[in-house]
Amino acid sequence: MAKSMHTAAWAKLLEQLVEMRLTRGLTQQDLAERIERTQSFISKIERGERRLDVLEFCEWMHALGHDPADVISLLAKEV
Amino acid sequence: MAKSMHTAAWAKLLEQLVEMRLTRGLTQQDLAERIERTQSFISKIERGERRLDVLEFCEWMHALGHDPADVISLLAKEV
DNA sequence: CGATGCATAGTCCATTTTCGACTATTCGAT
DNA sequence: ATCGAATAGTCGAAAATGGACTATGCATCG
Repeated sequence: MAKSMHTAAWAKLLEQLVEMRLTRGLTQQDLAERIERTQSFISKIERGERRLDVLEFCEWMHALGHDPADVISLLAKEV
Repeated sequence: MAKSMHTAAWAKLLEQLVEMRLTRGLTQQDLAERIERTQSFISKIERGERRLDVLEFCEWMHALGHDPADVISLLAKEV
């Protein structure tokens, strides 16, 4: 697990990921299909068992109809 | 290596990382100290041998005096 | 209640990645 | 040619990864 995980910032980020998905009314399976991964993968990311690299994050945001930059600045404010 | 690496988007990102560091007049060693990593680590990231997760990316940008969100939206335009 | 169905969590494990200490290379300056 | 700074690259042990598969949770229905 990366050094940067298990921090307050990550926790916030993960919370956001889940919330955004739910807001869109998507299941992990739905999202998985959109970004061409497995439900297992989504679950692991959302629970912080795996990490997201920058570009995966951007893909993820696009799949949820969000602008990655907006999300980043949003998170930055809270941390 | 991650699926998402070795793509045009990553190449752009990495180019940016290097350019930003040089613009600031920093060596890999300097940056390494700022983010508490080794020079080896910086080198590997910049050459795409390792990937950067979202939060590491943010730290990196802060160490270079940039707003992560700005950089993301900048990159998004080009890809 | 028991059964069925969906959403998510969690296991397993072969494979890939990661990290940093250390070494090699590159290159400009003298 | 030598020195020195900056970066690239090697190595190997340790950790992370991914996806197939299984388990659990939790409604809802007959």
